[in-house]
Amino acid sequence: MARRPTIIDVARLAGVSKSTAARAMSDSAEVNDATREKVRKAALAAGYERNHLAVGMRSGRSGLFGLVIPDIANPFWAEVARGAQDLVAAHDASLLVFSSDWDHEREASHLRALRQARVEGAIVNPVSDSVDEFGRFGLPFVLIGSSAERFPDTPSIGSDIRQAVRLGLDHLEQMGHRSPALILGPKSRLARARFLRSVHEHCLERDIDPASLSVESADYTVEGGFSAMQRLLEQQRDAHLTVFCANDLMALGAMMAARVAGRECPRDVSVLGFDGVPAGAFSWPGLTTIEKPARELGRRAAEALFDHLAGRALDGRTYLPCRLIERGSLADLRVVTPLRIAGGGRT
Amino acid sequence: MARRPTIIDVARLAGVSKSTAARAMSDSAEVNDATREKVRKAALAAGYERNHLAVGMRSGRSGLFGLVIPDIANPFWAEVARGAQDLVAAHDASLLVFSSDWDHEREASHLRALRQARVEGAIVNPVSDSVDEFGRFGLPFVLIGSSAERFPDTPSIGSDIRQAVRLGLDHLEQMGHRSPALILGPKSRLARARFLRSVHEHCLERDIDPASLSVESADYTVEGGFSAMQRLLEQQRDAHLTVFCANDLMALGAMMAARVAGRECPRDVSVLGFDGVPAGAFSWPGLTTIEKPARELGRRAAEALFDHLAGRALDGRTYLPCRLIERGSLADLRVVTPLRIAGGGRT
DNA sequence: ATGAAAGCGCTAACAT
DNA sequence: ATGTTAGCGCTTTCAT
Repeated sequence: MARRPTIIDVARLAGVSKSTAARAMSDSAEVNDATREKVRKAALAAGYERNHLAVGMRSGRSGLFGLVIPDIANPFWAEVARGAQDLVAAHDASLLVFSSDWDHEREASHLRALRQARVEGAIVNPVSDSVDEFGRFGLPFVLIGSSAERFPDTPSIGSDIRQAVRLGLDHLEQMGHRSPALILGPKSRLARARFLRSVHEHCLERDIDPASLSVESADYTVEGGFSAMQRLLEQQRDAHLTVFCANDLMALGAMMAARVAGRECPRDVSVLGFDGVPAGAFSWPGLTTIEKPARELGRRAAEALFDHLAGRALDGRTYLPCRLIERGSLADLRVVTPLRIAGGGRT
Repeated sequence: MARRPTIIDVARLAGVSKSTAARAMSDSAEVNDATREKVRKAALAAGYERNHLAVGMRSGRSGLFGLVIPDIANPFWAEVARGAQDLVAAHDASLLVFSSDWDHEREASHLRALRQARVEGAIVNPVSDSVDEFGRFGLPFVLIGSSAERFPDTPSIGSDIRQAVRLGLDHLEQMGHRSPALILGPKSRLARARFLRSVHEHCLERDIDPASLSVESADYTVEGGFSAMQRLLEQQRDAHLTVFCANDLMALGAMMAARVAGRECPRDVSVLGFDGVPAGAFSWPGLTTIEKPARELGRRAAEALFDHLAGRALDGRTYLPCRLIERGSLADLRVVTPLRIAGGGRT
């Protein structure tokens, strides 16, 4: 196969110097319109395509960006990746995607790979607790997700958990559910603390003792939600059990546990999710949930990165609002007894 | 911030020449063990990390690979991406991921980006019908998915649709369903023809007239499956309606349509899916389906690419087997009347 | 086994 | 507006 044509071939073909040809190809420079046309034509004829490696080497701009997320196969993160990808592609750049699997070492190794590829910047959902790790990263980066709150000095994008929790609790209250049980993530995750704090705020404003809420912990998986729900069903006091889950997967697991226990949703139990994964639309009943703007999160993170690189001001941490998706997993308890939770069911 | 250390800094620190230092860092070369250690230590002390742009430029090996799929936000393709990613990362390389959205132009533009980034090779699920497009691609590549069959001369990986369809039809037969209705993809897709051909083969072996099967077309979406199912329900002849869908999303849509029409699954209708998307596990009843080995598909495609690059022989087109996942969307009609389809229900 | 020197393809001064 | 020259950081002959 013939050697790839270089800028020199193009220059020769167009009858100009190497630099003129280069200038014509990177349109920004000051070149005569006629010359530019001539060069463009020659480039097309030769089948020339700029070598980004060489460009990056000389100019320091590789046209490469990095994305490190826990798992691209997780629908939420896939959406985030898609958002970032779209914006990066719009800037004629490319995105290197890595999955860390919530693993410290893997994360570190991916960050190293990004540095070696000389990416211009990266978007990272950090696994690490250590600020040092990122201090040493040595590249412009934007954090994404709740754990980014550990790094207050770094630009970051996340969903507004406080607003989301209040949205959920307000809706629950409107439907007549006063003090839902909670299925939360592991104690180690910062997102859990954020979630719980917002619940407490909400309760205190309404003179509900936060300590009266049943709280179960799980690991954000369907199985975890399933067993957490089993525990809640065992210790259940009220006739109708309402559960607010910290993510959709656990909520789906909780619904399955209820069904296995012979309880019907939403007649006997109500479940509210958090995330907005597609699967929630196919469960029966459909999962009412609070949707995080995943794709927008990715978009905005990429945007923030480009802003940062362009030297534009950054507004530190940005929180994106979530929205409620009503499907059918919540009972309407209003008509029965507005304040007291009694035997549920509609009408 | 201080300038990034180069191989020259390391060489100076180790008291050797540039080339010796480079050799020590790219371990393959013949260097004295003691020298290598010395250089390694110096590199660590200096915080040196190889510049892959420079390496790629000089050696022609960029350490970059490309993946072009329809949509990373689609769970199936996300799994494929994950598989490819894992294998590429295991080779100390990085993966550039692009979503084409089944759009010709976008695909072309992404391929151009890959060429400019000087990827060593790419994995592509082609949108294009034209072989030319890829002939001009000018890079080693591996195709993935059914439409790859348009390119018989190119190494490609796909799931074994023939085996999958037979697996499904055999299982259906065992459960007492003799001639299922079909909800297929658009007529333009090669996968549809593949699917249909396998169904015909199966029918002919059993003296069933393929023309007697009801066939509906949809666009692989939930909404498409929903309306296709509505059409089937209208024209329904037998007491129990069995549908084999060409993908899970349409199957999920079909189940919803049945529910809306007041038909219970699996008592009144049976639905068999194809893909193995996570959402199928959460529907009620759970969707019985044929799972494609998505992650393995990605892995194997990447493997094939590396084999190709290493000059190892390629076995042309590879078909990966699918497996049946039994959940609860299929009625057991055996006990009622093994041959004749009558009013369904279990036991 | 190591060093010296050339050069990958491009851009960024510096000339003109 | 265009040409000339140097050099980004590395690998790779070719010496030694």
